[in-house]
Amino acid sequence: MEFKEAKNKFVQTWGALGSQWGINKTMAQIHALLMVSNEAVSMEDIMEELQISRGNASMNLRALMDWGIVYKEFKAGERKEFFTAEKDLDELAAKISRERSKREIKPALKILKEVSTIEAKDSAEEKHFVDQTTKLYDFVLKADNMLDKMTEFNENWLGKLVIKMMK
Amino acid sequence: MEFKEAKNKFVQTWGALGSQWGINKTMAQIHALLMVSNEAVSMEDIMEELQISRGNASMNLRALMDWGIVYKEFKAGERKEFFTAEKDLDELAAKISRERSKREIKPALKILKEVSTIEAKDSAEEKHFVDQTTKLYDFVLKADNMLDKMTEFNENWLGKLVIKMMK
DNA sequence: TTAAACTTTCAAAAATAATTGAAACATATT
DNA sequence: AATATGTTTCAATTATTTTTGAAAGTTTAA
Repeated sequence: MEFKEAKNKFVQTWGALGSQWGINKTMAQIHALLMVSNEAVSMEDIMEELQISRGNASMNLRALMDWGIVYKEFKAGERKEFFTAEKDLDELAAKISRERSKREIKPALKILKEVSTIEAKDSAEEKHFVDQTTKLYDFVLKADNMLDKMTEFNENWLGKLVIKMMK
Repeated sequence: MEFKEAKNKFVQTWGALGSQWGINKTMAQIHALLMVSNEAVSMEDIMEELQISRGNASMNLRALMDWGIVYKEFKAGERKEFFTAEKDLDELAAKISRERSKREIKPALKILKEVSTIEAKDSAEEKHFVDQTTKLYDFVLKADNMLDKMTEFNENWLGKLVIKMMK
């Protein structure tokens, strides 16, 4: 397999994977493209490589920057903007998990809390509902915290190691 | 908030959360409904509660059973089929993560392996591509294995505890 | 074997999500 | 101030995904 083919295959695969996890295909493709580019890429080039419109590129680049995983870059003497992706994978994972937690998990937890704290009266049906949603709340909270801890750990272990070695 | 309202809110929320993670809304809603039901529910009742067609109910129930998180149940003296959801949350998480790994992560890993093993020639661009996709392969593999270990641990810790106590 | 009760399938329709493209907006250059 | 270069926005279009509903299929019972 030659380079161009491999690159294309990677971009397509990353796009498909994104779709399956609720991220729009183009957004994932742009991200893929930037991840494997050794230098910043202009909007023109992104449009060209992925065969997408200016509007599409613009909106998805904005979204990626909102997620904090793509950055704008300015080149000396150039008017136009260039884009790079976060290439450190621990950092990437940390940012994605933080955003998804903030945007999706936390709001869901809030609702779970609400519905699990109705007064159960006496029917077995209602008791089961309260019991199950309470368990779910605890479980999701636990999982969410665990992700947090893991990313925290990943972000710090090198720093910690350095400090340790300096002692 | 009264029971019916809480139940509806929970089903809607779970459905929305599913959508955001690439699971179709109805599938997530059916699952939600079954999770908080203290007894097996018939297709009729699911259709009624979620206001969906028979075909929709049938297809999504099949999908949920394929994921291994919903079971068919037969009641003595009844012709029709009833459905229940896996209610143990550790087990639920284990099954979901196993399926997503099998269906999505493993195939993606295969492609990552392929594209990361092209011969890099000498251009910096190609070298970066190979380097980055190799890192990504390692990272995804590590994450996938970690999930495996975690679910394995969760499934066994009680068993292990019991064995430990018996010694 | 026929009918009744129930489920599955799948082409067509509907709903939802993504994409385009051109006008409006910004900013730098002459 | 006018023009050139580049970006954003968003209503309209297009593509994708989901849902419907009716016909075909299956199983049980009379």
